[in-house]
Amino acid sequence: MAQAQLVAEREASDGALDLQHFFPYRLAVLAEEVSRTVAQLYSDRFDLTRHEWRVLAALGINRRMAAKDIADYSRLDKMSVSRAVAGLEVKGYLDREEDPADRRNKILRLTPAGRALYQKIVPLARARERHILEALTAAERKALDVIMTKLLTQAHGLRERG
Amino acid sequence: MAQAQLVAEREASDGALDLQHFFPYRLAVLAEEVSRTVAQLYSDRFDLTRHEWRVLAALGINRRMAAKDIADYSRLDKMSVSRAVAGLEVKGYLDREEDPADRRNKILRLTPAGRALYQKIVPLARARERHILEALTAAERKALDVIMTKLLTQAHGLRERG
DNA sequence: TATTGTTATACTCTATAACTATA
DNA sequence: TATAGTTATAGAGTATAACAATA
Repeated sequence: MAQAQLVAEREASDGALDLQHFFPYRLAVLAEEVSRTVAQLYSDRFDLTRHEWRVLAALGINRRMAAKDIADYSRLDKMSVSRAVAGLEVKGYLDREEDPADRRNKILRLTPAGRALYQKIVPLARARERHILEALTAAERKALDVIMTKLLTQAHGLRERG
Repeated sequence: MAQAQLVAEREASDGALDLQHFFPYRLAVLAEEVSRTVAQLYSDRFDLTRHEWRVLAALGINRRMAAKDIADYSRLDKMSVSRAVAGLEVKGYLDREEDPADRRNKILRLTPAGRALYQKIVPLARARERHILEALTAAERKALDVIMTKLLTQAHGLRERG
C-alpha cells in the first residue's frame, strides 16, 4: 500500500491527482474497511442491516424514542428509520406504542429479545473498536479525536456552501 | 455535535454504546461528509457516478490501463469497473482498444474530451481537499497521515481474520 | 399550515455467480 | 484450467417526493 503524503508537499502540481495520495479517497477506503469489521458482527453474525444496527444502538442507549429522534441521533433520514424500524419489528426486536401526548409519534423501544441482542453485540463491537485503536499511541488517539472533530466541522461547512 | 472521546476513558462500561462516541460510526460520518464535498463536483456538476470518477482519475494519471489494473488501483471490483467504463465510453470520455499482446485485455484511455474533463475536475477536487485539511495544523496533518496508515493496516488485519 | 411517519420510485452501490473469449 | 472482461440478479443504501394522520 502506497504511503500517503497529505496535501502539503505537492500543492504546486494541480494537473494530476493520484488517488493513493488524495485525502478524500484514503478516508473513504479507511472508513469502508473499519465499517466492514463492525458489519461482520451485526450483518454476518446477527443478520441486521447497517440501518437496523444504528436504530438498535439508538434504542439501546435511549430506551424510548420517537422515530424523529432516532433519525437525528443516528444520521439516518426518516425514511431509512421507518424501514429499519419495520425490519426490526418483524424480527421481534422492537415494538411501538402511540404517544398519548402527540398521536403522530410512535414511541419505539426494544423488546427483551432486542435488548438481549443489543447486549450481545455491544461488547463485541467495543472489542473491535478497541483493537483497531490499539494500533495508535495514546497521544495519537487523543490527536485523532481533535482532528476528526475539526475535519467534520470544516467538511460540513464546505458542503453547505456547495 | 457532541464532542467525542475515544475509547480510553470508558473501557469499563461495555454494557452500553453511544454512537456519538463510537469510533467506527464517527469515522463513517466524517468520510461520508468529506465524500459529499467531492461528489458535489463529479456528480452534481459533471454528472459522473463515484465509480466513473474513480476510473477517470485512474486513467488521468496512468494514461493506458487494462480494466484489471484500474480495479486494483481504485479498489473497485472488476464488475464495477466494467460498468463505469461502459458509462464513460457512452459519454465519450474514454475509448478501448485491444491489446495485441493479450487479446483478453482491453486497453483503456481517455479521449480528448475525457482528458479535458479530468483537467477541469482535478484542480477543483484539490482545492476542496486543501480547504478541508486547512482546518488542521501542519503537525496534525502529519500525524493524520501516519494515523490513517496505521488504522488501515490494523482494520484490514482484523477484517481478514473475521 | 406544519410536522410525524409511511409509501412509491428511481438510481447507485455491493456482492455473487454465470458466461464468453482468450491464454 | 486460469484469467480478463461482460452480463444477470438481488439486496442494500441514498434521495426526492407524494401522501395520511395529526397538531
